Amino acid sequence: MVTIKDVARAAGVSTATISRVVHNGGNVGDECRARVKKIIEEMGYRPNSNAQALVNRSSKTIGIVTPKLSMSFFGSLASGVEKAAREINYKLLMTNSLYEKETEQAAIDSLREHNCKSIIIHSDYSDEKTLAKLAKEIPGLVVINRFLPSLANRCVWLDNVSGGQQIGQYLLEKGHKEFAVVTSVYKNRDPDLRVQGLLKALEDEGITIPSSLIAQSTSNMEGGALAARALIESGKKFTAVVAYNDLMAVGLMNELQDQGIRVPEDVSVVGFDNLDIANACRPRLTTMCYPIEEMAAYATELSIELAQENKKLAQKTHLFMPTLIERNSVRDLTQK
Amino acid sequence: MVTIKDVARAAGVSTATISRVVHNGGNVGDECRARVKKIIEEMGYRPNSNAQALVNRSSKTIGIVTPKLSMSFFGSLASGVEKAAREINYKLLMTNSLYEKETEQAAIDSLREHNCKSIIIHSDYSDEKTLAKLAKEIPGLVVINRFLPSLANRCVWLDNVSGGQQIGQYLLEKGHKEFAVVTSVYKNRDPDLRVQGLLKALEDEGITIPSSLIAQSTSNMEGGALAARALIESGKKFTAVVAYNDLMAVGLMNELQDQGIRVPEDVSVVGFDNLDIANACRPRLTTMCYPIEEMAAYATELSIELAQENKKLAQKTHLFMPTLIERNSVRDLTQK
DNA sequence: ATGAAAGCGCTAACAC
DNA sequence: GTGTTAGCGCTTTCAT
Repeated sequence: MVTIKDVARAAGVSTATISRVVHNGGNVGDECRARVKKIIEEMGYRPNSNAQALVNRSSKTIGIVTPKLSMSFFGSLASGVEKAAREINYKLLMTNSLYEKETEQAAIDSLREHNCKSIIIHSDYSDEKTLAKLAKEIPGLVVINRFLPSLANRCVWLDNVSGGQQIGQYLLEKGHKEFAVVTSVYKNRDPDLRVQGLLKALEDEGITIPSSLIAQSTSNMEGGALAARALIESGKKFTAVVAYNDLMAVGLMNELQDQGIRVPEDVSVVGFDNLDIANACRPRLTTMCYPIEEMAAYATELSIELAQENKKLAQKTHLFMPTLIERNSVRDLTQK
Repeated sequence: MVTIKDVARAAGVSTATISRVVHNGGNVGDECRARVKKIIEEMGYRPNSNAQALVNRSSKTIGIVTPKLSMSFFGSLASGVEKAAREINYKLLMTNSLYEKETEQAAIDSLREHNCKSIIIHSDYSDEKTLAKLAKEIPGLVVINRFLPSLANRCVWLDNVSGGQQIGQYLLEKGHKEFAVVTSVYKNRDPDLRVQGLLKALEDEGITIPSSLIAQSTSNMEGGALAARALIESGKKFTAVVAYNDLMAVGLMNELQDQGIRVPEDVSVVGFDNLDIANACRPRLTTMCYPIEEMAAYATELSIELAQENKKLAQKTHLFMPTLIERNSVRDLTQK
């Protein structure tokens, strides 16, 4: 391993000078700078980032804590962070929290040991107090996918209520009047918010959803299939069902179709997230786009800014809007 | 931030002693050890891993280089690594190579700057020479998903030929005699190997595939759809098509069905990878399981062992077998 | 059993 | 414009 001393010796200058040219600092003669640069190149010198982090009390890494990287949604999140991080030459430190409170805490701790001053967390467990305390110690902490009033300027989140509302309005426009909902037992608040938005939209038209047509299940394909059965068994009629997310929507659609119910001819389905899967299933799924990759990239930039103690951002909030992606899983009832 | 000195002062002992108890080293009195432990706990002391990495010349991180984290396959890979890494208290440093040679190199370099002695790389570009040179400098380098003879003991790979062969045999058993192939222009060698295996299996039965029924395209859903059209336009008959991977297979199936060709009634389709998508599409896709998460976890353990200069492993190779997952996209022609 | 001290590779005052 | 030097937080000989 070639160190700064080796380079200094080879160039016949001090380590301070090497450090200066590495960082494009001033106070180095043109001739000297050129010579050092050449030698660095020749020797293949690369600063040891651990030493840098030690002396700077901050490492050029951005930490990310998500429940499970193998899930498409979180993979996209990580990719968004990585993209933004690479552009400013930061590295990505990753940990899965596995939907467990202790693991989530351990993940954060380990990031801190690494002098990681920027952390993007998709927190499902830690309560507001814990996160608020953390934010005091980690200037670059950013919470993605959740809004905490006391941490308003470090939350990058999605308007789930609007998402639900948009779906409701869209379905109404298409002439639907009998709705069902497939929601999740997921412990964060997104499911409730989305349903809330939906109900709000329907309410304006005086439409309600009977409780037997609100099925709750796990937020994956199996959950969707289970919910489909529950809906069918209720015996109640519905022309459209709104699912918590794409995974549930696809499980639901498939189960419906397996039971001889056509989508969208007999029943329309709408999802949420716009995962790849929404394009792979048949019919293609009409869904709300959750721009997670962009949000993650944005969160990364925000995190870096925050980490440099830039107080200007104190008041700014960071709310993203989901948008409807129209595909083929919804039938237009206004034209027979 | 509480440092080792703070703890030492609070405990009235030297930093050496603290270090000893932190690492459960010997030569510390029982009473003293207990007291220090308590103080560490109280003060919430956590060793600075950058300082540790600096003095140890090695950091407890494992680096991973993959093309694109947002792709399901690589997300699973990363998850496998993370899982194994967390168990031994290692952190994950991630970089995307974006299918570009320079980025791949930059990614490796950046990992080295971090004193990362264990690196798992899904390399699509670097040639064998480059990687061999790298392996000399990075003891824990492991190549996943590719076999390089000169690096045999650090390659964790899949028997793609066997995979293709298994598919061929299975289809043969099901009475298929007219085959088509949808392969990829992907620049690594997997596609060729899989086709090779398939052809080998067919050859034993004296069956060949006309070149007009070997469609080549990009390895995603659109590529699969494109290939489907090419196959149909060839005018040749085929009862089964073998796709390079699940993405292509699903694109292909959907396109076939959109064109009024039923799967599996008219045409059978087989994929490769066993992504989530294979379970989401209709019919559910019969495919080869690529146990990437397990392989990644295995690769991680291997990498750590290698990094501790354990020469014992010099001769061992690490080949995994894909296994057939039977679902509903293949028709049994032997029973009308 | 415990401590003193050197040094890992680097940066940033400060001196010249 | 360039060099000297004092650490950053930690580990590890070597004394005691």
